[in-house]
Amino acid sequence: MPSLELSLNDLNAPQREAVTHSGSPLLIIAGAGSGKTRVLTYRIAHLLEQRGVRPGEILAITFTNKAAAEMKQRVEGLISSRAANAMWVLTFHSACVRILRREGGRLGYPSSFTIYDAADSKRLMQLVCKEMDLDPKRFPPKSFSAQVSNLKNELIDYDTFGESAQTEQEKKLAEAYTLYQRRLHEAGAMDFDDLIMLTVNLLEMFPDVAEYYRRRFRHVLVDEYQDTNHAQYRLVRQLVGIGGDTDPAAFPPPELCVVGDADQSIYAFRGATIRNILEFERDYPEARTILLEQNYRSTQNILNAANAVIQRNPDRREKKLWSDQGIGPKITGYVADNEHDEAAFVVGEIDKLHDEGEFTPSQVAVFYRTNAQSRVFEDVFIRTGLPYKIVGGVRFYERKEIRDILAYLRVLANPEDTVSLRRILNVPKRGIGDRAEESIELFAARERISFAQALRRAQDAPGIATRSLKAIREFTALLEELEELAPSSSPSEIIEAVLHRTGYLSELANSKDIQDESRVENLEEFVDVAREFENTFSGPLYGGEEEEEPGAAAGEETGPEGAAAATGEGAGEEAEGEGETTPEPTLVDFLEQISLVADTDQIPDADESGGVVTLMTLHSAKGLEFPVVFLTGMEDGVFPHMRTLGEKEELEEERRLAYVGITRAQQRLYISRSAVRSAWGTPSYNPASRFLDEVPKDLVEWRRSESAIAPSRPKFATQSRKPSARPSREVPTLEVGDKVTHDSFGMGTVQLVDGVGDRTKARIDFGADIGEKDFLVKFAPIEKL
DNA sequence: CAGTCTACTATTTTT
DNA sequence: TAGTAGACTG
Repeated sequence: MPSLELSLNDLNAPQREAVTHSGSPLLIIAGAGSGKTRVLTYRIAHLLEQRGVRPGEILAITFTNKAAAEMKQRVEGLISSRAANAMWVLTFHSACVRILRREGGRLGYPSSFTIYDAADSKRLMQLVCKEMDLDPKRFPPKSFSAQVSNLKNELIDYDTFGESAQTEQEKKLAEAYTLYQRRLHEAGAMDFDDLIMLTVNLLEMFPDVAEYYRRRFRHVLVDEYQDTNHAQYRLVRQLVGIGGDTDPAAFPPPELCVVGDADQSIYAFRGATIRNILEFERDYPEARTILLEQNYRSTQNILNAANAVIQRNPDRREKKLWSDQGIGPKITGYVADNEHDEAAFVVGEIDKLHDEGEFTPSQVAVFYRTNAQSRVFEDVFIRTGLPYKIVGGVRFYERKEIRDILAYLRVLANPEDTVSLRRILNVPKRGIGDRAEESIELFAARERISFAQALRRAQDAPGIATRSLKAIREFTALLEELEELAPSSSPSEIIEAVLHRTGYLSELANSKDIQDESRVENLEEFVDVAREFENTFSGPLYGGEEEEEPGAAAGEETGPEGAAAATGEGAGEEAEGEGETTPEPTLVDFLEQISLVADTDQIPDADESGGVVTLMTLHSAKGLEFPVVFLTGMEDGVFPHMRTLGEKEELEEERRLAYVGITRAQQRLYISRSAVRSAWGTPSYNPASRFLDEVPKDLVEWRRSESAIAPSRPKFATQSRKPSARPSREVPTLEVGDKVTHDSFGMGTVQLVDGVGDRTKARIDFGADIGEKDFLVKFAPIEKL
C-alpha cells in the first residue's frame, strides 16, 4: 500500500484539513484551480487507508462522466484498482439508474426501462399536445416540455401542480404533464429528470430502500455541488438520511462531503440553485466549511482579472484567489473591425506563439459564448491550415441516422417504447403515412391498448387503407424477425441486422444526396462504437459489483427486498459482476451507455505532438485548463448575451461565466471583441462588453484598442448599403411608458426596454385583447407618438 | 403517400 | 444565414 502519510505532504494546510476531516458534514469551497479533484481523490484514499472504510461504502457523485472517470482513475493511482472498482463513482444520473434498475419495480417500471433524452421527451410532449388538440401557437409543446422539466427539477408532481393551477395556461400544462407522465409510464420509459425525481420519490416512499442505501454508503461525496438542482439536493439529503422520513436514530448517518464554488455556477438556466451551496451550513448545522483559495493554475495577473470581475457580483462569499506562480505577462486585448478580422488575429497569434517556440497549438483554446460563433473561426482556421477541433456542436448521437437506428434498438429492447416505435414506423419509407399512423393511434386510444399492441391488431383499426395494412404487416413481421435474433446477438450484430434487413442502408446507398454518404460513414462508425463497447465491457452500469466482502459488513446488510435479503444480500447473484464470469453486454447495457454517456469525441489529448487548437463554448470549458486562452466576442449583446441584459440574476450568471473563462488560462490570456458582427445575415454593431470594463486597466495591454470603422461607441447601424427588406426609417428611441402605434396591433404602451444598439428590444402592451408582445425595435413597424 | 416549398425562429445544455 | 417543421401539391 502506498503511504498516504507521505503524500499528505503534497497538500497545503486547508487541503490537508479537507482530506482528513471527519465526524460531520463537510463543505469544501474550492476556488478555480485550487486542487479540488486532488482533494477529493486524496480524501477517498484517506478514508480507505486510514479510516478503515471499505470501497463498497463509498459513493462519489459527479455531474459528468468525464469527471467520474477522472476521479476513478486518480483514485486508482493511489490505491489498488480492484478496490476502486467496488466504489460507486458515478454521475447523478447513472447512480439513479443503478438504483432504479433494482428498485424501479416498486414504482411500476420494468427494470429494462428506456431512458428518453431531451429530444425524445420533446417528441412525446408533441404527441401529447396533439392528442389534447392544443393550438401549438398558444400552447407550444416545446415550452411545455421545458416547463415540465423545471417542475420535475423542483420535485413538483402533476397532481400538486394541477391543484394550484390558476390560469388556462397552467391548467393545460397540468393536463399535459399528467398525460405526458402517463404515456412515459406506459412506454416503460423515464426522461432525464425522472431519473432523479423518481429516485427521490422511491427513497421517500420506501423507507426500507432508503435505509438500505444509507447503511451501505457510509460516505457520500458530491462534486460541483453548486450545480445541483432542488431534486438533486433532496436526493443527497435522502442518501445521508437527514430531512428524510425515516428514523435517523437507528444508526449514525452517512458522512457527507460536498465540493463546489458558487462563483462557477453557470447552469442556473437548467435549474441549478446556488442556494444549495450558500445554505449548506444551515441545511447541515454541524457542518464544517473549508475554503481553498490558493490557485495552482494561473498567473497572478490572470487571477487579479478574474477576482476583479467576479467581485461585481453582489451577495457572494468573499474569496480571493492567489497564486505563487508569479505575476506573469499582461493580458492582451484586441479590438477587431469584424468577426473575420477577430478570427484572423487569433490565428495570427497562435502562429506567432508556435513559431517562437512558446506554445504548441494543443496548448491553446478559443472560447466563445455561443456555438454559432465557431463558424468564422472554422473558416479562418481551414483557410490558414491551422489544425483545430471543435468541442460540442452537433453531437454524434444526435445525428438523424444514428437516432433512427437507435430507435430500432430501443424498440427491440422495449417494444412498448412508443416514441421510438413511431419514429421508425415509416423509416425507411415503407408506405405507412400520417393517415395510417393516425388511425392506429385512434384505435389504440379507443381500445385502451398501447400503440404497439394496436399496430399488431391493425386489421381491426377502423378506416385503415388496405395498402397501409399490408405495409404495417410487413413492418411488424420485420420487427418480429429482428426480435427473434436479438436475444442471441451482440449489440453490434443487432445494429448490422437492422441496417441491412430494414433496407435503411440500401436507401442511403441509392441516394444521390452527398450528405447521405457521410451518413453511411457515421453508421459504420456506430457499428464500431458498439464493437468497442463489447470489447471494453466490464459489467453492467447497474447492479453489478456490490459488496466485495459481504461478511465483513458492519452490521448485517438488510436488503431492501425484505425476505430475499435475509438470505444474504451481496453474496448472491449480484456479486458476479467482477472476476470469474465475464458478463455478456446486453442491448440494454449498450443503450444505457449511449443515453447516459455523452460524446466519445471530446477534448483532444493535450500531449499529442503539436496537436490541435481546441474551440469551444464557455460552458464546455468549465473544469478544463489551457496554457493559452482566447476569450472572444467580448461584446455587450454577445457576451453578456443579449437575452440576459434585462435580468439581474442572469447577468450575474454571465459574469460567473466570464470568471470561469478567465480562470481557465494558465499563462497567457487574450481578450478580444469585434466592432461589427453579422448575426443572422444582418450586421450589428456592438459596444464593448461590460466585463471588459470590469478588468482593471493596468492588467491589459491593448494591441489594438479601437476599431477603424467605428471610432467611438456607435449608436445605431449606419444602415447597410444594400436596401434591406424594410425601407429605411427612423428607429425610435423608446423608454418605458412611451405610447406607440404598431402597424397591425395599433396603440400600445412600452413596458420594458432591453438590449443594445440594433438589438434593442421592447415589450409593448396593446391592451387586453392582444396583450404584451416583444419586438426588436429596429425591425418592428412601430412609431412613437 | 411522398416530395417540395414556405414560413418561422434563432443562448448556454454536464445527463 | 441556415436549419427545421408544417402546409401544399402532384
